[in-house]
Amino acid sequence: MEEMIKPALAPASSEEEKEVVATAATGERRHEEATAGREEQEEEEEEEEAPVVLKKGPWTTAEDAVLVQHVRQHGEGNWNAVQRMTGLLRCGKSCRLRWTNHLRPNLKKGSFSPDEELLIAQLHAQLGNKWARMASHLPGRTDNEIKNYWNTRTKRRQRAGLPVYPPDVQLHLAFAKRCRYDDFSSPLSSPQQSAGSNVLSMDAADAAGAASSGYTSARPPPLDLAGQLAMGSRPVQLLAATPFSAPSSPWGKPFARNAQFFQFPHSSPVSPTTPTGPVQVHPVTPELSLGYGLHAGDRARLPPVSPSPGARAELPSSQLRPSMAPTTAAAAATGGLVGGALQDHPNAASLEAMLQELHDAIKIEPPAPPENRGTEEEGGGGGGNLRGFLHEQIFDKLMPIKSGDFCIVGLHSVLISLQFPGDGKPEVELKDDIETLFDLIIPATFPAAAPEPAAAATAASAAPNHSSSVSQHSSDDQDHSNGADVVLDLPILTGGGGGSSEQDDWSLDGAACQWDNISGGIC
DNA sequence: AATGCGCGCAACCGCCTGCGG
DNA sequence: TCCGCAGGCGGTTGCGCGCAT
Repeated sequence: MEEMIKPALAPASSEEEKEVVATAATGERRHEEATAGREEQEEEEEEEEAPVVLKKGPWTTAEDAVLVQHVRQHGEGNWNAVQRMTGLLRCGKSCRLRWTNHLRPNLKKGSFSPDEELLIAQLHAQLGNKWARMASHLPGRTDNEIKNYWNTRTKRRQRAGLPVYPPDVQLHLAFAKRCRYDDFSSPLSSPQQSAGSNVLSMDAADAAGAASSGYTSARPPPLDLAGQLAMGSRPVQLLAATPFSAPSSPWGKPFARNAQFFQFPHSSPVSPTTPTGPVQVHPVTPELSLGYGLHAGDRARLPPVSPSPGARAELPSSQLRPSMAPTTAAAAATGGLVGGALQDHPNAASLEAMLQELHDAIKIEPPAPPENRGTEEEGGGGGGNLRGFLHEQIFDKLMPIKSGDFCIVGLHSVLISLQFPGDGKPEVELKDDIETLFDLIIPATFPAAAPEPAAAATAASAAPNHSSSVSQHSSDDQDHSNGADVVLDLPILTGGGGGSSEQDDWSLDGAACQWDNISGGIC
């Protein structure tokens, strides 16, 4: 048997091709001819009894021609009949695969465009290894092509220690994973909310697929980025239109700007001390730097977003939750109070970049507890673990309330007010007026002139309510030795000259911070 | 020039699903 | 309801090519 197959695997000679063509040409006449005579009939019986050895391996041009001719005459489908009708020594599966992957018209050949690559990443983040569904969003591309591309690319990036997804896609994943839509039943997330907005709704197939994957009607649909790409009637606004995904900016680029204020792995060392106050910045140790501001203890309940090396790269769609469009969700979360404020805001596009920074901001380690502060090390919350506490407050508390809109969460996290009362456990004050938040955030985080960290600290102490850096100020009856009222802001967003060479990719140097130049943004 | 290695790609394999008898 | 078949899908394999040594 093996000997019978092996010759077929060899590249077909011209004689072989002739044979295939001849066989195909006479294939449909075979049955009639077989009844011509007794001897021929016996031969035919022997032929029927003998198992047909189907050919494997690469297709020849002659075989292709036979298959194309057959499809032209009979259309697609009924692939098992191809072998019977044409005499082509290929199984139906092989014929179907050959046709769909190589022979059918309108196939797009060549490497993927940057837009397609980004779309694949985003689709994979949404769908997991649903190659066929992904292919349906990429006209002219086959599932096999996408699968091959993704697997090789993933392998390469994992080997290089780079994240599989672009940062903004990672962000969508990280936040979407934390959305507990099951607890969220606001009618504001109905599909009608998306009508007329920038968000394109899912097509019916995806909607059905999403439903079967665990999405409910109350959940916001995934963004139909593919639809935008396929439409072509207007500029595609992809999430990664931010500088993160610029060709010159590899996806895995650390958020270098933070190195001015915080010490991160792979970033140039900076002073681990903050301008003032008990909230000091500690180096993020590798085991704590899980990539998304998670405490190590969160690993159990929050699966990693990026596949770890050696692990299967698949992110089953059932594990993912779609992200709500920030602008739409922002309005929805406030019951329409905001109206178009968010999406119409001139700086709305830069919120994506803000969120990148927020991730790292949450990585801040709390100061060493003077007494019992920080006694709870696991669980990502409760005690003095600032990062874990923030995580719990933001992701477990805010997200369900605010319909999982990470933009809102991001904004909240900016203005979370931490207090350390006498028992050393932080209390949190959350600002939930989105409209006010937005009005506060934009001017606060995009200053015309970016202060230096030290200067920012000074300014912060002068304006404690919504300072532009990490600051400390005491309350009237507070014991300073045990706690402090800390307003966490985003010093990373106050810009300022850095000097790190890594900033060159998407530097915010300069007073204008180039925010206006950031395109794309929020879907 | 020979060899090894990695990568991209095409094709196959096994499983699952839908459908009709 | 069961069974067989066809088609679809995702995972895996193997080949050919280019490049580095």
